Amino acid sequence: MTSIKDVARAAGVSTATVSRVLANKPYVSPEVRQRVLEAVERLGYRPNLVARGLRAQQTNTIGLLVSDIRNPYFTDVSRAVEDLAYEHGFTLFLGNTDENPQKETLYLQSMRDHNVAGLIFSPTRQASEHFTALNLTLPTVVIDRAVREGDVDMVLIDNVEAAYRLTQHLLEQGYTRLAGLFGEMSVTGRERQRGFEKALREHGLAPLQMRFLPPYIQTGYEATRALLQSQPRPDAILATNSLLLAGALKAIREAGLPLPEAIGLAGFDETTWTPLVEPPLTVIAQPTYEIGRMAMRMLLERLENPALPYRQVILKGQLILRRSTLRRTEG
Amino acid sequence: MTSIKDVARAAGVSTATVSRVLANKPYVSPEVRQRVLEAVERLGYRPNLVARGLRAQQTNTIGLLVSDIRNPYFTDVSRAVEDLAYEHGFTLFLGNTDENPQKETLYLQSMRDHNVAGLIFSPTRQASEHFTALNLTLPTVVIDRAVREGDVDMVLIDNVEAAYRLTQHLLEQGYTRLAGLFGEMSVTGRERQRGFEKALREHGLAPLQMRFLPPYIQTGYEATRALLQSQPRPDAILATNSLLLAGALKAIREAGLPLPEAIGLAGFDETTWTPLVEPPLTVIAQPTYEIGRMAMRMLLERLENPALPYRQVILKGQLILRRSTLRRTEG
DNA sequence: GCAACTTCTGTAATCGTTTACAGACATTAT
DNA sequence: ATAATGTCTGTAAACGATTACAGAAGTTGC
Repeated sequence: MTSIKDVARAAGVSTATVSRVLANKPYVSPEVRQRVLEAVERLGYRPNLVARGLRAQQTNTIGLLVSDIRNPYFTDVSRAVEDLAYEHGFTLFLGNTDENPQKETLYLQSMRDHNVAGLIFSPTRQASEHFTALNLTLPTVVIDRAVREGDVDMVLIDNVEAAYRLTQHLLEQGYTRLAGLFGEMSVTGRERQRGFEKALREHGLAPLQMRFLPPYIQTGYEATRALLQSQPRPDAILATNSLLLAGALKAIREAGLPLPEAIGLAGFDETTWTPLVEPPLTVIAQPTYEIGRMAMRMLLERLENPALPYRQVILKGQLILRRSTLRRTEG
Repeated sequence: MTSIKDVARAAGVSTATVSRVLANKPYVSPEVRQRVLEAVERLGYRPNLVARGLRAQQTNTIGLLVSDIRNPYFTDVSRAVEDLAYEHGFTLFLGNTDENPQKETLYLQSMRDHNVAGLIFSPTRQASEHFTALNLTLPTVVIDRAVREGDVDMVLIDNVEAAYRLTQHLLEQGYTRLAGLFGEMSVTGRERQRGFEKALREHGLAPLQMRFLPPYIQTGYEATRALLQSQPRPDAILATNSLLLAGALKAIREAGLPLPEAIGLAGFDETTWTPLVEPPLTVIAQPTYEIGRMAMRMLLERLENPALPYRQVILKGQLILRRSTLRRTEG
């Protein structure tokens, strides 16, 4: 590979001058600048970012750490993050934690070891409850899950409120025996549980069943199968992420129960398929792309200005009513 | 941050010795090794990977360059790649090209500038047709799209054959006025078109319509709407990726045409929703996770042994028959 | 007792950049 | 004429690791 030394030699100047030209620093004569640029062009020189990162003590990379990129929520968020990173000349390191605190720790270390400029991070429940213990010195924006302690920027939706609204809607439709499927290892699951219970309590009801599950279609499927066989059978199911929701739908279909008459189904996250299945599904749509962009924007701002006060941005989920829960009034 | 110098000082040895201990090199006395490890522990020392990367002239990172991570095909592939990378201590750089050759070029440069150890790469049509012009010196595994020229490892499915089988199936079901929706900017689209035409030709038929589209739901939707209004109207549609397929389904639903009687619909890529929509969709399922793992495995092998002969692995897609095309015999 | 070898450790160069510092020269102010 | 200032460029020291080389000390063989 050609290095800055080769360019310097070819242009008959020192490496310092080459560096100055490339960084667009002042105090370089037009003729020399011209000579250097020509040499760069001729040799096809490209600066080594590893060397630059070492000397400058900071890189143009940022880390994105999510639980599973296959969860449509994180797929969309990561795409938004990547877009903005690209626009600003940053490259993205990607890691999946699988809600596994140990894997999470390893990744956090790895990101630090690579000296990433900043981090966008969706912590496991354990990490979000003991956030300061992580000892993150990196500029970090937390997404999807609130952390209690610790100064850190966050982009979230109000999960309690969103789950409350969704549950409220089910109750208004006349469903009374509600079961909830929640993410097992994230605080998000807990918060949605709180909203669920709150709405029920206000109607003088209690949850019929609540299950805390790892976020896979299969687990949602199995849990729902079990629910449908239990007595008394729930007449509505709330699934708090798109994977559990898909599994629940599959189980209900297999059981041959007519939606929304015999059973109602509602969940979190708008995906390609929620409007296309039969019946279309009522969901809380999170503004995923907005969340990703906002997180990245906040990170960029903090990199610019580390003294900024910490900010917590709460975006609003949108309730999309569809046939899977509409047994009363509208078509 | 604490550096190797701090550790050396704390342990009363030279940096060379610390390095030797950490690299598990021979010729270090047990007592010294012990002292060093204690100092490492006590100071919480972690080697700086940027510095190591510079000195060693190679990093433990690999680049993954796909057209759009939101395409479920690439989501799954990337997850598989990441899993294996993680197991082997590699970190992943992620980039989306959006089938844009210019963005692609920038990313390829960026990956090289970061001195990634290797690359897993899904080239645009332009790039796959002039692969040698990219001048890739990195160990590279190409996925999803065959490249003609150039020595490079590849992991693919036989697209011509897969599209042929799918088309064949439609014809056997008695559909005769077939329209095809193909990806516009990838060779994959072209290959699937060839399989489509071949099957039709063998039945003495010609394609009714063929459209080449960017891979978005919206474009699939709009194209299908147009198709449904054209005369003569197609009686079956083949959509060669999951995004176009989703758009097509949406348009057919809106038009109120009964599937599979009035119109048949088949496509590529098994996703969460293809079995859940009404009616469930006939598709060619690509072994996405296998593709990702295989690609990463081949890359790791090449890193181990650069002299390996170049290999082209062709995996087989699986035809999954579902109601969206079954109007003849089965339920 | 001396050569030859093995074991252990440190010195210093190196990877490819950036940048503090200093020096050369030109211009302007006094 | 001298000082002060501004412009341009090069020398060399970093950044934090790895590693070639050399040298010290200990062991073995004759």
